[in-house]
Amino acid sequence: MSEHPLPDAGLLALSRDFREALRHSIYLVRRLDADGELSAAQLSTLKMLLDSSEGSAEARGEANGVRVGEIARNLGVKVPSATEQIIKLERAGLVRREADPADSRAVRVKLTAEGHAAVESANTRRNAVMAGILGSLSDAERQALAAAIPVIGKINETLQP
Amino acid sequence: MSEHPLPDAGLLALSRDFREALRHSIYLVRRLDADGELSAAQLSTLKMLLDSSEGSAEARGEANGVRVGEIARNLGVKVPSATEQIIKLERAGLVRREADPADSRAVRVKLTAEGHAAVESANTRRNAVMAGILGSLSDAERQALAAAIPVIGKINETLQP
DNA sequence: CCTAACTGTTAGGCTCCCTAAGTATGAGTG
DNA sequence: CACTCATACTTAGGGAGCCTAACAGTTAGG
Repeated sequence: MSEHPLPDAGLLALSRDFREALRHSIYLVRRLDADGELSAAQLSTLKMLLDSSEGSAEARGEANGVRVGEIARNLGVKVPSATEQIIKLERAGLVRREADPADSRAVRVKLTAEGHAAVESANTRRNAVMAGILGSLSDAERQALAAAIPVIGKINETLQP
Repeated sequence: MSEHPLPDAGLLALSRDFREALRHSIYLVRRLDADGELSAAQLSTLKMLLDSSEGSAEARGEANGVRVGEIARNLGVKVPSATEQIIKLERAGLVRREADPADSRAVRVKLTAEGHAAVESANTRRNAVMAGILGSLSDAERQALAAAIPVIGKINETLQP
């Protein structure tokens, strides 16, 4: 009990409230995704591939693909879990697996055209639902939310080993 | 595409960023819970029972318990899912199920002393982990987070039918 | 070489959630 | 009072997602 610097009451209260908010948000995200044909986990995977292809590939005209281990790390899951999702996405025609020319152990996962379209459309739909919710907030509330998002992002990065 | 009031670009961007933050936060919550003996779903259930017993029961000296349907609604899951969790918790000795004297169809779920202790301890431990993370933020960042928490709470309530 | 390290996949198992169907009780109506 | 309908929960069966352990192939270092 005394190994930590003993956080003060305010910090603990903030921790409690933030945890509570996140706990409920999990159910919110579930509902947001409930309608679409892409599950949350699969959308996350596709989104990650999309983001990575935007960074480097478009400049060079050809996507490299992302390695399975990298996907797993980015998603915060173990490699077998990533493999499972990738196989499902491959069966659905949304991604393609190719051998890495430089390292035959590695696998390069790439979005197909269908995958690209699917992630864009799913994102658009979910964003619209969320926008509907956020639209009912006051300007001040939206501003408070916007100010906190980078902080939440920073917190999330903390647990990324 | 034109059935909604067509939210402006800022609102859509906020929606996107917030969704992204929540998506990652799910993994954060998972890790926060990874160590303890109580799963996130079970802790949520116990927490709900704890909260409800604090409100009314302590004043009257005796807890009423919470009905299964109410637990399900509060947790955002279907009734059978709540039943499942409750049965597990009962087997673990953390809750007790009793017939409602006024309505024999209904079941009243109550925390046992062990359940009370378990939820308190699990919460304390997770809060400490979270406090460790939040402690590394700047004052301004913590303030931004604190300001947004009630807003997130409000958003979560939106999807509570 | 030949062993050690690394990248993925497979196998098996767990939790959590859902829908559909079943049981039992309560409430309204002729 | 009986009949019907609604309500409250449980049971049964199944799917998604994650995990660990064990395996196979590839690469790299001694």
